[in-house]
This record gives sequence, C-alpha cells and structure tokens, in this order.
Amino acid sequence: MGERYLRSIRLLSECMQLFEQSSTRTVRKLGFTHSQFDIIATLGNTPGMTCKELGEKTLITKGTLTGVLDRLEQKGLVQRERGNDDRRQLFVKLTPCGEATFDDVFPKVVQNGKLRFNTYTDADYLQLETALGKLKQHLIDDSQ
Amino acid sequence: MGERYLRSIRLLSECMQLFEQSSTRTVRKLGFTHSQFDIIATLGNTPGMTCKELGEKTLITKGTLTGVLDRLEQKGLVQRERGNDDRRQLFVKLTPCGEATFDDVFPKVVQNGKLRFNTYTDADYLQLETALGKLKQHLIDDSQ
DNA sequence: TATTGTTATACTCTATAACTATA
DNA sequence: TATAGTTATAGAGTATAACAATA
Repeated sequence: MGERYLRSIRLLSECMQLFEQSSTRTVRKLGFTHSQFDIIATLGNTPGMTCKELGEKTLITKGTLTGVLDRLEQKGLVQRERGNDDRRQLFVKLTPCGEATFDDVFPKVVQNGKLRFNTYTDADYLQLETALGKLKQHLIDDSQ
Repeated sequence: MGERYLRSIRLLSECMQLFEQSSTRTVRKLGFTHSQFDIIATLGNTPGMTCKELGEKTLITKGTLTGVLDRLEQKGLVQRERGNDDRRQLFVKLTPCGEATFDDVFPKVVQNGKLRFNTYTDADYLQLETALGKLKQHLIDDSQ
C-alpha cells in the first residue's frame, strides 16, 4: 500500500499547490488579502454568523479577527450587529455591496479566471466528482 | 454544461478549503509560518535554486523573500551561497538540518497527520489518480 | 466565574521603491 | 543599461495576554 498511497498524496499536494498559486494571484489582483477573501467566501451565501463562529471556520484568532473585520467594514463589505439574545455576541454579515463582491469575486478566484473544462466529457466529470466526493468525506471525517 | 461545471468547481473548492485548514493547523503547530513552510517544501528534494527562481515558485516578492530567508537561515534550515558563474546570484538550499526538517514535516502536513486511506481500494486509487492527473494538467496549462 | 469581543504589544509577511553589486 | 538581491518603509496579518461587558 505504501507506494501507491504516497503517489496519491503527492499528486493531491501538487494540485493543491497549483490551485493555490493561481487563486492567490487572483485574490491579490482583485485587491484583497488572503484573510479578507477567506472571510468574504465564508460569509457568502449565509445569513451571517458570530465572530466566534467566523474565527473557528477561518482559523483566525479573535484578536486578529477584530482588525481584519475593521478593514472590511471600512470598505463597506461587512457589518456587525450586537446580538439580541446574548448581548456579548456580534453578528457579522455581508452588506449588499459585500454580497455583490462575493458574487463577482468568488467564481473568478475559484475558477482562477482561467481554468476551463472545455475538454471534459461527462465521464470525466463523473470521475472527478466521484473521486473528490470520496476525498471530501475523508477530509471531513479527519477534521474532527 | 453550466450546472455540472459549477458542481465540480464547488466540490474542488470544498476539498481545497478542508485540506488547507488542516495543513494550516499542522504548519502552525510545528512552529512555521505559511511562507516558511512554502519555502521548505519548495526547496525539499531539489539541489537548491536562486532567490529569483524561489520567489517565482512561491509567489513571494524579492524584498519579502530576503526577510523570510533571513529567519530560516537564523534557524539553521537554509543556506545561501554566492554563485560562481554569475556573482549577482545567490543559490539557496536546505541545510542537512533543513533536509531533516523537510523529511519530518512535509508528510505530516500533506497527510494532515491524520488523513488515511485505509478504506481505499485499488479502483479508488486509480480513480483519484486519474481524476487528479487530468486536473493537474489543466492547472499547469492554465498557469502559463 | 466563564464567555464574547476589543485593545495593546511584538513579530512576521507583504508590496513597493531606492539602493548596491555585478553583468 | 539591465539584473540579482538587500535595505527601508508603511500597512496588514499573526498570536498572545490583559481588559470590558455580559452571562
């Protein structure tokens, strides 16, 4: 098993690195830092969440998060609202402008603005989805 | 085509995010920054390269690279040697200690210290490798 | 007392521009 | 003049610890 296992791991790592390089380039070109984009992507298509939850999902510690949110708020992309049931909590969500930015920017970054699947057949899609679906399940199980 | 295309993209993005979260956690636990690990991983299993080449591969600009290399040199993990043919160039490579660190740390990060393929059959491996191999080719072609 | 989020601090990463030395 | 790498600078991300407000 060892040999084959390492081959898959290396291939996975190479794809990740290539993908991250492209997405990093796109994110920077669009004027965002990695952390800022991570927050926009995490808040996109959600009703919002508390700072605590946002920090857990993005792996940004609370002290750091305050600063990153300050800058996003200054750009008019996110807003903070004090919670009603628990007055300690802040509820963070995208502003309409933030939503528009998400809709515009997210596909560009994920697609790298370039990655196309022109030559993909139905069978190719099926294979990719099946392989990634199984992998995703492993990654989720392992993240506990 | 649109629907299916988006489904693959989203799945890919989810795998990437899960993978990056785990690897970020591992890198930090091991006492490295993202950039430092990126450099160690890029230099690992190579005879070394110039600062220029290292900067192009890691997307770290030259001014930044100097500082990151300074700190890795201080930790005794990399060394810089003035080139013989072109005295302007610096040749950067891992020290023996850096190599040992790479051998120890790289698998832990890539495997997340946890990701196992216990339940993978030969067919699963083949499918993952085929799908990722095709994807890799697309990512390489698009990075030009 | 415990939890949520902010503030303060020190260090690292980041891009950019000016600089040194080689070519 | 052009290129490889350093230095200087200002802004952003990072973890940590101390703090205020709320529970």
